[in-house]
This record gives sequence, C-alpha cells and structure tokens, in this order.
Amino acid sequence: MAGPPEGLARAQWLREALERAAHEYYVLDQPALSDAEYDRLFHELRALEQAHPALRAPDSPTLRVGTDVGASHLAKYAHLVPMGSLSNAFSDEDLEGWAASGRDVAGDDFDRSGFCCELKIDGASMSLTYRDGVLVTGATRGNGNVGEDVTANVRTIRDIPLRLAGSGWPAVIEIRGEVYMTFDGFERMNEERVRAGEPVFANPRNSAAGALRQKDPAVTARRPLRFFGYAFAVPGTTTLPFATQWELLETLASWGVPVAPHRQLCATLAEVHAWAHALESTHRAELAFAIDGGVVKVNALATQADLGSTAGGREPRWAIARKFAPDVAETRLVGIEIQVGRTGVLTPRAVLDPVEIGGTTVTYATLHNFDLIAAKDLRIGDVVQVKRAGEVIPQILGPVPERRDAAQPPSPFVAPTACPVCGTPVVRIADEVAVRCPNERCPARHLEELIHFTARAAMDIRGLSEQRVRQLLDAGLISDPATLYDLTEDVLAALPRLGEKSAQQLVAAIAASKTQPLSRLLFGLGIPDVGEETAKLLARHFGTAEALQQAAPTEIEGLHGVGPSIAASVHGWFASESNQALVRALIARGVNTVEPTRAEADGALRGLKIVITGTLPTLGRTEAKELVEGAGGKVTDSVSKNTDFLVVGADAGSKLDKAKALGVEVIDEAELLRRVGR
DNA sequence: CGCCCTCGAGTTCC
DNA sequence: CTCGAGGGCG
Repeated sequence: MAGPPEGLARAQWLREALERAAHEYYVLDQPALSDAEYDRLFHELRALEQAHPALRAPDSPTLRVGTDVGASHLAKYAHLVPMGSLSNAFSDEDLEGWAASGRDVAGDDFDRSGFCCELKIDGASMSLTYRDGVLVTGATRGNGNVGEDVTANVRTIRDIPLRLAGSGWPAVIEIRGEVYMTFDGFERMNEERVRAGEPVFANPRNSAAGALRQKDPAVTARRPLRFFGYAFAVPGTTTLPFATQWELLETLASWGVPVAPHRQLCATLAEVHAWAHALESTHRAELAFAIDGGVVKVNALATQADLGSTAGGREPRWAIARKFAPDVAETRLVGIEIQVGRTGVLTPRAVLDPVEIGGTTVTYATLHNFDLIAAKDLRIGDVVQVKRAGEVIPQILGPVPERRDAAQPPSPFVAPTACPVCGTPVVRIADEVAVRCPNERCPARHLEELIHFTARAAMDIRGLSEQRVRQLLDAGLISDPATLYDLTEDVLAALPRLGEKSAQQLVAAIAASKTQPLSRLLFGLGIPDVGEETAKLLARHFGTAEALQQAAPTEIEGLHGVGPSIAASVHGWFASESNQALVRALIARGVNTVEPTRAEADGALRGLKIVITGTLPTLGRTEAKELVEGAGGKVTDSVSKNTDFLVVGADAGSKLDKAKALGVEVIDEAELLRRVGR
C-alpha cells in the first residue's frame, strides 16, 4: 500500500515524527510518545526504507541504530574491563526476590557479610583509567564494551584527581563512577544560557552528559561538573588488600576520589529496606544533586565472586539498583464516576485498579471535565498511565492503546445529559467546559453546600465532618444550614456511632458558631465568586447582612477588588426569594449577621504582604495566618514582586524558587516570630 | 487592550 | 498546588 508518492510522504512524516520524539525525549525530557509507539513508528520507517531504497534519506533516524558510538566526533575507547549494568528493584518485594535467587546460588553466604548500600547518582557513567596513579583516559560507558574518549573534558572536572593520592593502587586501574551536576550548578548554568540566548537543559543528568561530550574542553570547564566513584576494575587477576565493598569505598576515598555520602552497611535486608525508605522520604529532598535510587551490594568480595553474573547479560547477581517507585504507573480504568460539586458542576472522576505511585496507593484520579475524556480517547477498561502531578494529585496521562483488548474493545464514555443524582437535564454554558446541574435543590449540591458552611474558614463547626453531615442529611434531620441550629442532643444521641458526649459537644459547637463574624457567614453561604477575601471585603464595607442585601449593584461594584461580575453575582444571590428566606431563618435562630469593627492593627507587619510555604516547625497554617493578620500583615497565596517576604518551612516547593528568582526576602518561622515580637 | 496580580474552586490521601 | 478568570492599572 506504500506506493512511492504516498510512501515518500509517509517516510518523510515518520522521519520528522521520530526526530521530534527524540528531541522531546532527550532535550526537553517531556516524551510525548510512549516507547512502544516510538518503536512501532521506527519499525515502520525501517521496513519502508528497506522495501524502497529510494526513500532512504541521509538524515534518517534509522541510520543511528547501533552507531551511537561511531557517529560522533569523539574517538572510541575500548574499556579494559567491560562496564556492566544493574538490574532494578522497584519495591521491597523485588529486593526480596533478588535475595532469594542469590541465596539459591550462594546459600547462607549471601547474607553473612551484610549489604553495602550506596546512593545511585543520576548522572553520566564514567570510567577513569589511571596508569601508575596518573589519569590517562576518561571514557563514557557507551555500549559497555566501547565508549567515547572524553579525556580532555574529564580533566576539567575539579574533583577528579589527576594523580591518585595515597598508595597501594594497582599499576593499571579503571575507576568507575558517575559524573553529575548539582541542582545549584544546573540552575546557574541554565540562567547563563538564558542570558546568552541558548536553549536550556531539561535536567542535571542531560546537561552533565551534554557537557561531557563538548568538542571544546574550555566549554566543559565552565560547566559545574562533579564526580563520585563507586567501584574499580583491574585488568587481569590481582589480589586486593581488602575483602569487602565497604573497604573498597574507603580505599577509593583514601586515594582522593570523592565517594557519595549516605552510604551505609546494613546487616540484614530489613535494614536495607529501612535505608531505602529513608532515602526516598528524607535524604532525596535534602541532597544537592539528583539520585534515582540506591544501589545494594553484597558486601564480601569473595561472595560477589561466587555469585558472578547472570548467564546471558552483564548484570551481576551481587548488586541491584533499588529504584524509587516510578512517578508514572500503568493500571486499569475500572470506571468513571460523576461528582456533583457545590456549585452544581459535574466532574468526572476515574476509578482505578489501586496502584502504588510514589509511595501511596492511588484509587481515584480527577478527569477535570468531559472534553478531556474525549480528547484523550479514554475508555472504561483501558489500561491507562497515571502520574502524580505536583507530587500529590494524581493525573491520567492517557490510555495505552497497545494494551486494549481486541476481543472486548472498551466502549467510549458518553458524557451525561442529566444530573446523576437528581436527574435534572444538565446545562452547558457557552464557551465554558463545565457541565452543570441547574437544580438548586439537587441533593448532591445540598450536601456540598452544608459541608462548605461548616468548613474551617467558614463557620468552623468542629465535629461536623463530611461523613457526619451525610449521616444527618440521610436521617432527614437537616436540610439547609439554618436547620443545623435546630438539632438537639436527644435527636443526635439516637443516631448510630454517636454517643451522648459527642452529641453534647456537637450541639455546643453548632451553637458557638452563631457568633462568628459576618465575613465567615458570607463565605459559608457559598455565594458564587465570593471566597474568603471577597467575603471579608463585603462584610467590612457593609457591616450587616441587611445592608448588603439592600445594596444596589453599583454600590457593591464600587469596592476595590469587586467588579461588575462579582457585584452581579452578589446582588443576584440576595434577590432570590429562597436565599432571603435562608437568611431570615438564620437570623431567627440567633445567628450573628454583623461584622465586628476591629481595632486598627498597629502590628509590626502593617501593610506587608506575606506568603507562607512548606510545613512550619511549630505553627499550623491557620495559626501562622492569624499571627500575621493580628500583626497587621496580609497573607497571600502566590509569590509576586509585590510580596514583602516569604516564610519558608520544610518541604518548600515552587514558591521558594519563585521568591529566589524575584529576589523576595526569605525567612523562617523563628524570624517571623521575632518580627511580630514573640 | 494587554499584562500582572489575586482570588476562587476543585482535588487526593492519611 | 494548579488552573482559569476577574479585576486593577498602565
């Protein structure tokens, strides 16, 4: 079917697609094609070129296969001893499996000497050849047998010794290790590249590999490259003056070769698991450079020799890479649920076969809206790729069509035309992706409205969790927020899973909420477009709910920060008869509708805009916010050049980076406390 | 009219 | 945390 004209266009298209994919993969580090898709296109192109030699092009990606060493400006270097690779363990179970097969070969010896655990640096593998203690060659790994000679560039890396220190080194030795770049150096380098108008590197590993292959060593010298050694190889047989991997590392260090920190000798596999978990949860974030896991090695060299390598490959049986759980996992899309939010928006939610991603089990993932399902062509029953975005919230990247069951093709998902809870036909506002249930009495919306009313930033009713609200609603004890105030201890105590004591506390908490300021009440009512800030603004300006209710749209719009859209929303809400009835019912039950006039803050932070990020050592988030506001400051959510300072805690994310980039002052909790005079 | 800052809203897991 | 959109300001 691939006749020449068609075939020519197809071949052209394939070449471009493959080149683009390679660029996305290697340079941008954002692969758009899966490995399987890449392979499929690649094989199609190769078949096409073989069938029609006229279609071959000198720049075809097919010509790169197996020539990744030869096709460069760099000389080849044959390693004196081949560089092996490691098999991977992604979980404790994988590691136990590795140990089990090791015991099959070495018996009790496998565990006898303990395990030497080291960081797995995410950099470029390197072999340094020393003759009589002098560095003569630096070579990349290549295919394991033959790499590229990058000696001139390696000499510019300052922590690689040009001459080994100490004594006892063999006459010829290849020191194996990893060339890497610190996050800091990586960022500095990218900043320089931006200023020079050059494209930036996607991550430290790619930039380290790129820097090593520079034609001009002067360019490499300007790159902040570093080195860690972890092994060495000696051609021929030599008796070493030590018996364990641990001593090997100590020896390397004594020769002046940098060795990675956080190495540990573990007596048992259980200790290895604990070390690996600490690596992922703690050390990984604290290190100045990237790691992609740890390496576990049987400590005794004699046992290593007994274990040898796997029959076919070059993978030693005595060592394994303990990789971090991947951020992306594949699992089956079992179903799509539809959630109805407080504002009536219908949101599809993917139900997944539980899968572990980055240490937690993921069962649900939001799909945001129905267009997205169609755009990604997701079907129930598909195997999908799931990623944890922003470290926390799971995201579906897309289906894996190769794994679709041909015999039972999954059916496309059809967006609902009616609310799944109340059956009201949905509406879709022009130009908006959101689909809404327009029924203001929809039970699903009721539930969400009530939960919002009791929320911490709203009326702050402790003891009314989502589950409890659901229970009360199902029992018919409450309908709208006003009915909460009719609850009595007797009625509550009769409910299952609710004792006398809890009933008492709950009634007290509900009663206590009556005195909350108007701003919290306004926020709790859930007026569209009125969040915490706008509620405060309205409450402070109008003082009472009555005044706000009677206000003309123009008066509301006059407030700084409120435009025509919000004004119309507020006015419209109070114009509704049922909303007016709700406000009357709340007043009748003694709920406060007045904003207390607060004394002018004369605190140390008056007029300052402050952002808080990460986990503070002693203060909770709300406490910190109250502290700042009590001192006259304002806490905002995002860092901008108007931000006066950023209070940073543990595990700070992108805000810290942004503050640094904008030159915003960064302080810690202790400094904040000092500034507010505590 | 376009840019930048803020705010609202939705979201998962333990 | 992130996205999208309202709103202020030049």
